Amino acid sequence: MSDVPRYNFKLIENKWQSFWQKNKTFSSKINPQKPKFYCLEMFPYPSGRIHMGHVRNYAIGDVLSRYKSLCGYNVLHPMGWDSFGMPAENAAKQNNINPKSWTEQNIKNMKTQLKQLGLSIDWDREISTCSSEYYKHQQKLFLELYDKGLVYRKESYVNWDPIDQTVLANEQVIDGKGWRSGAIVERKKLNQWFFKITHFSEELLKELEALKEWPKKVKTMQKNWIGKSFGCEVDFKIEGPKDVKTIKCYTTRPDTLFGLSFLALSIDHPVSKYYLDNENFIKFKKECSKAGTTEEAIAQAKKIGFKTDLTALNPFNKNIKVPVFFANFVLMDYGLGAVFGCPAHDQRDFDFAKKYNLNIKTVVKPNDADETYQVKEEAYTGSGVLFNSDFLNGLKVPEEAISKTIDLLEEKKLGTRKTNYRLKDWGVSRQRYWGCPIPIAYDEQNNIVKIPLDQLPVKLPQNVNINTNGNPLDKENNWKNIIIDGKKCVRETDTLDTFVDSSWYFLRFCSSNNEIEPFDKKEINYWMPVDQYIGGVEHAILHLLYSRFFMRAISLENEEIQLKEPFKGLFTQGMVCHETYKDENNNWLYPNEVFSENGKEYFLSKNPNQKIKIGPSESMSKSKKNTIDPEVMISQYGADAVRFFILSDSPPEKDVQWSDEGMISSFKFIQKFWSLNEKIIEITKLQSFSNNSELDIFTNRAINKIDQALEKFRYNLIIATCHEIYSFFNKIADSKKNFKNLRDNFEKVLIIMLPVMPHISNECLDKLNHKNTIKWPEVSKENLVDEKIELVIQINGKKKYTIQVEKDIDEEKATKKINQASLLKKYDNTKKLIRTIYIKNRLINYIYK
RNA sequence: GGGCGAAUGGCGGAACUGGUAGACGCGCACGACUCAAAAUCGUGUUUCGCAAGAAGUGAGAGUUCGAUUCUCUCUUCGCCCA
Repeated sequence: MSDVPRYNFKLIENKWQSFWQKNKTFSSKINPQKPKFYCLEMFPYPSGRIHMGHVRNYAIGDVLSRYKSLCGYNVLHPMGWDSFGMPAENAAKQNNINPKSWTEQNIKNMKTQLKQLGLSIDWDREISTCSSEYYKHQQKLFLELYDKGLVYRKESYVNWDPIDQTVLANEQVIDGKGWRSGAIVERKKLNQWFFKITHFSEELLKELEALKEWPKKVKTMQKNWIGKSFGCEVDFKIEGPKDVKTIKCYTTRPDTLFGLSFLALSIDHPVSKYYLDNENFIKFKKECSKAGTTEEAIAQAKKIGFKTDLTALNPFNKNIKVPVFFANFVLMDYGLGAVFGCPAHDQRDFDFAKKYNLNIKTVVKPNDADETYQVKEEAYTGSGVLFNSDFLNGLKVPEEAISKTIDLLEEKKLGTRKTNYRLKDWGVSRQRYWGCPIPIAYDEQNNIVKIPLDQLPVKLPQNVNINTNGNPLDKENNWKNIIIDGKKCVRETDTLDTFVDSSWYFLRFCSSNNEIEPFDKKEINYWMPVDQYIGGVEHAILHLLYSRFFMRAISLENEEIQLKEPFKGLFTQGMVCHETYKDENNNWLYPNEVFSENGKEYFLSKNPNQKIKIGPSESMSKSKKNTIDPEVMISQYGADAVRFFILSDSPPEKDVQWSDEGMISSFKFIQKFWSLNEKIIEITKLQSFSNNSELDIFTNRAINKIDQALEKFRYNLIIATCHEIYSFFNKIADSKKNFKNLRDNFEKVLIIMLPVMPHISNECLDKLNHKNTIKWPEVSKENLVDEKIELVIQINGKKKYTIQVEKDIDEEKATKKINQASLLKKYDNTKKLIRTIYIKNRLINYIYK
């Protein structure tokens, strides 16, 4: 072994990376002669350094791209940068630098790192969402959607930090407090821009079904998010001193109407206008605003109410009269902003009724309970039978009761059947600097004015003062004040949610260098949809739903583009995990700050006497310092070894555990494989022997295994097969015989290993003087199964013996063989044979009694 | 609380539409090379048992000639939604 030079991965990987770059190996063009394959991994946020999650994501995508390309597909495999967003703004504030230069520097660093991984990316198509070359098209799309009526402005709540005087994103609200100031977050109303995603609620739900290559889990999550519910609107007659005759409520449980105990309205309900001069109501409204805007915050907030002087009549029985409240748990956005309370069968209503001493009437009893059943400690929400409900008594809850009640309500003209969606319109306004400017202005009467197309892009002003409270754009008077058509106007100073940037980038990749149009229709119609989209499951809901919305919005009233689903196949990969370490003061420690001799006890490297606390393995995160730097690993072991390892241990959809031993073993594999290649080269120079059929059989089966693994995304099985390939060919090499078919078979296995370890595979092929174009070898169906089969002999379903038989022999012949070997004597003597089951090429099962 | 999913050696994980459980890797043990160590190579490695053999895929039941695979109940864990 020692006489073989070690594999110099630095040299070789560099060589091939430059070769690919120089030859534009991965540049892609429309080619109608070839089937196309669009492979896309979710583009990264340019934080400055790639992390192991990126390595895994891009390794998976690269293996697939290279495989498809070797199979003869015209592959599109682009990369870009999701480069707007808060981290740049925060970094700028902290280090007093420009977000733009911070972002650009990060992109430069990360691009270098990605290139070191040897990815088969068409870098000519690179895009960056913070570049005006990108966002000018986005502004155009915004106006296009505005013209289609899919964009509108309305007042809506935001999280307001009263100390920093700034709007907070949901993730900046921690335990109801501002992440920076610690102030208790309030709700505040602002005029904001919305995308009318609800226009497509039904489509987005229904057409999930057609996405055959999406994980079921993701489809379920989207389904729940859209949240279609069947219910009805019920009219309640109102009595009282105000000019209110009826209030409409939306409910999914009209069957519990006889358990009615109050009506609850959102503080924004139209009826609230009668109470705006009521001091107590104003106070109450203020109290309600002391909470965040997330559903979770609202669900967890204490339920409070304001009792009005109105009374509602039960539509089924005018003699039942109940109070009307304003309550903080009712949202104007959902349904009608008014609900009826049935405390016995809804926990939230129950809590509210207890607090305000309201009547609790039980109207549903479990199937096994009798008429005396009564709700006491908590609401009963299970199935059962209606009682205490007059003419509804005896109906089965839920199915029968709900639909029968709605029928009755419709019949008596007291309500209407109605489908409702939980999905709300997408608020895209962000009160921040580092985002795409909204191409809108307002004239002196505050009318909306579109920025004319010839004045696009609306560029972000440079050199603004970032260190202010609120949105820096608000203070840029030179930028803000403009003249449109001779009229004085003021620009919109909000910028777009970064989810907008990523909702159409996959379209931009199809023609990223087109300066005039966001995308070239011809290119889109060739490349789209994305055949395989790969990314983290954390984007299962929002990003994917928004992209599906955008595709529909663009296709709406568009003759040239008619595409609804942007992603034909979706794959969600698992996370990369590592143990966590803490010192005696509970400070997190990086893995390279600790060491262990036995793998069980860990000590501090700086101070070997100090023992380390080991925490559970969790997904790698900066805050817990359980990270491994990919760049360090690549420089230590090489890109092929890192790719090999990150794919080896777990199936791609599951979490993978980082292991130093595994990494080293992958490195050793690459080294071993190199020596094997050297050996094979020497052997092929020897005088040749006749064909070795074992070689053909083994190689064919290896190709078959890797094909199967690739089709089913079981990339860990590719790695297992690589190990098998090595040990098989290493044995052949040790025999020092140059079989005539050795070179051909070895070249084939080099090709099937190429997607995982492209540098060494290419180099080995080169050194073997492989002259033909590299093409994926085909599997022959012929020798996938051995000529000789190990037939299993079972007694009463348990394996007892195996015998060798020829492939495909029938039961009679097999039985004859078994009798010859007299294996059954022992059983024949004591028991009676009652049945045999013969499964060809597998087993024979004798049933004795 | 609801929905979805998972559970296989010391560890990560294999097992086609129900048909030889534990592929492949890590770790460990032994051996070779070496003055020695590292590296490398070889052999072994589910458990109990000297062996023949028996048990065995979270627990319990069921369907079946046969169950890691299908059905039901339970336990634990993970993710999503409240």
